[in-house]
Order: sequence, then structure tokens, then C-alpha cells
Amino acid sequence: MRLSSLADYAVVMMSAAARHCGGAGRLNATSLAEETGLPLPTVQKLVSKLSSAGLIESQRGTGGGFRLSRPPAAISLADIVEAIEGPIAMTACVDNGAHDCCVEESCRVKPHWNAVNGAVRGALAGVSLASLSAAPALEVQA
Amino acid sequence: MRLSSLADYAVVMMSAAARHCGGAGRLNATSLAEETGLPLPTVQKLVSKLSSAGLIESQRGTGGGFRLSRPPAAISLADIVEAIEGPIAMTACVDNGAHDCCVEESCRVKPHWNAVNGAVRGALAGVSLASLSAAPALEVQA
DNA sequence: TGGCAATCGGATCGAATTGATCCGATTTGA
DNA sequence: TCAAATCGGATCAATTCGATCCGATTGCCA
Repeated sequence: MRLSSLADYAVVMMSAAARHCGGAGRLNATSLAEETGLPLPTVQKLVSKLSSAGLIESQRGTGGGFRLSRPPAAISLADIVEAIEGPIAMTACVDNGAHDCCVEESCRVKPHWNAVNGAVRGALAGVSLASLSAAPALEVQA
Repeated sequence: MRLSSLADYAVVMMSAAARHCGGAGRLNATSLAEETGLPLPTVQKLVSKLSSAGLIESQRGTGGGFRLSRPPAAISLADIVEAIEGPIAMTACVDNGAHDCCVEESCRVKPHWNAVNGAVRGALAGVSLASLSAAPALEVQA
């Protein structure tokens, strides 16, 4: 019931990238690692995954780097988490249904898991990168 | 972003226990393992944790076993998950604040994590064991 | 009252996933 | 054409998770 560290790092990274989106049109992994304090190989790995997911566009070669492929308001926490961890699924039943969830009590529980899963995804989808950068010390409560 | 398997097993187990709550006043780990199909040592481990959390009351000796310490309506998924996995915290920042979350952008992200965390906990707290047993094929959507 | 049987409780061991590091392929600029 | 700098994939170690085993405790029965 905890987010993986890489997903957390990715959010911090994307948040920093969103702040630099207006100034420098493109930024590289090295400067981002120095700014966030994360190890460079980890940032490189995250950049690779985020690029594969289509959230950022990378440019190779001298003077290359990457930039957000969409405006910060159109990127949510759910997008980032799914890019790093795969589909959001609290239980294996919700994920693909490949398991033998044919036990009677298990199938009885499954619809409720779907509801919980949807609530989690909704909460993540409701927070965008723009809101992360715009609200410095906003007091948000559940 | 996935619930641990043990927590999932615990929910299935407690759901089965809630159904037997009215009939036999007390049931043991062996019969529960046979009914749910889970390995016996795993069930024993779960019983131990749930007993420590105060959700069930165990009785040792011949003819012993355990029973729910509270009515099914007063036990929620949040109780079970917290009993198995510990406090519900999506990120380490939300958990205890022991980490050096003193980076400027991280602290900016934290209030939003609190909101997401509260939403998750609320979704889990809204589902009780009674509702799991009462709704055989209820169509619940997010 | 002593022994026996059945149960829970904690501790140990193995396995899987995660997280960090390294090296090669590719591309641009001089 | 050469060289430098970057991304991309592959490899390796560590932590956590999950399953199993053995001992301590308790209640029934002779």
C-alpha cells in the first residue's frame, strides 16, 4: 500500500521539469539530477521510462535533453505513476483477471475492490503538475 | 501501488470469518485454510497479526480458535489493511516525516500527497465487512 | 492430578521484486 | 570526418516480502 520510490522520484523530477518548462526550452538529465539531489543513473532510468510512456520527448546528441510533451496542466499524477509502475491496480484481480478468482467469496469482494481502485485513480488523476507548481504551501485536506 | 498479497488474503479470510460469525461461535485456522484455499502457515501468520491488532480474539488449547472481536459492520477494509501492512501511507513523507524531506520542491508536493493519501484511506474505510457479505453481486462503480 | 493433544505465537529461511550502477549505441556540432 | 555528449538497454546487489518450520501455551480427558 505504498508507492514505489521510483514513482515518487518521478513526481519530484517532473515537478522540477515543469518549473523549468517556461525558461529553458530543454533540459538534460545531469542538471536535473544536481537540482533534485537524486543519483544520475536513477534520473536517466526515469527519463527512459517517461519517454517511452510519451510524457516527455527526448533529444539525443550534443546539447540534447528532453522537455514535456504536454503542458503541465495536462499531466496528472496518475499519468506519471502509471508510466513508472504500470496500470494502477490495488489487487491482482482488478489488473487483468488472469488469476483464478473463481472462489465464491473472492468474487464477492471484487466489485468493492474495483470501487476502491477507482477512488485511488481518481484522486491521482485530480492532481496535475500545474497545481503542484502553482500552490507552494496550499493546505489540502481529504 | 499495489496492495500486498497478504493484505488481500486477510480480507478474503475476514470475509469468510464474518459469514461464519453467526453460525459457529468460534472457528480455527485449519478449517479456514481449507475453505479459502490459502496455505495453512499463511493463515496462521495472518491470524497472529490480526489478533495483535485487536480485530480478532484468539483462544488457544484444544477446541480453541478465534472469532471477530467486533461486529462485521464495525470492521472496515482500512482496519484490516493497517493491521497487516501498517499505517496507510503512499509515500515515506506522509508516514512519519523522519526523512529529510527538506527539499523545496518535495515539500511543495507533500500537501497533495496528503490529500491523495486521505482519499485512499477514506475509500478503504467506507467498505465494511458487513457490506462485503451483504452484497453478493452488487454493481459498484467509482 | 497428570498426561496428551491441539492450537497459537514467534523465529528462521528462501525467493522475488525493487533500486542503483555500468556500458554500449546513437546523434549532433565543430 | 572526428569527437563529445547524450539516451537506451542490460547487468548486479540489496531490501522487502512471502512461505515454512519449530517451540510455548492452553484446555480437555483419563
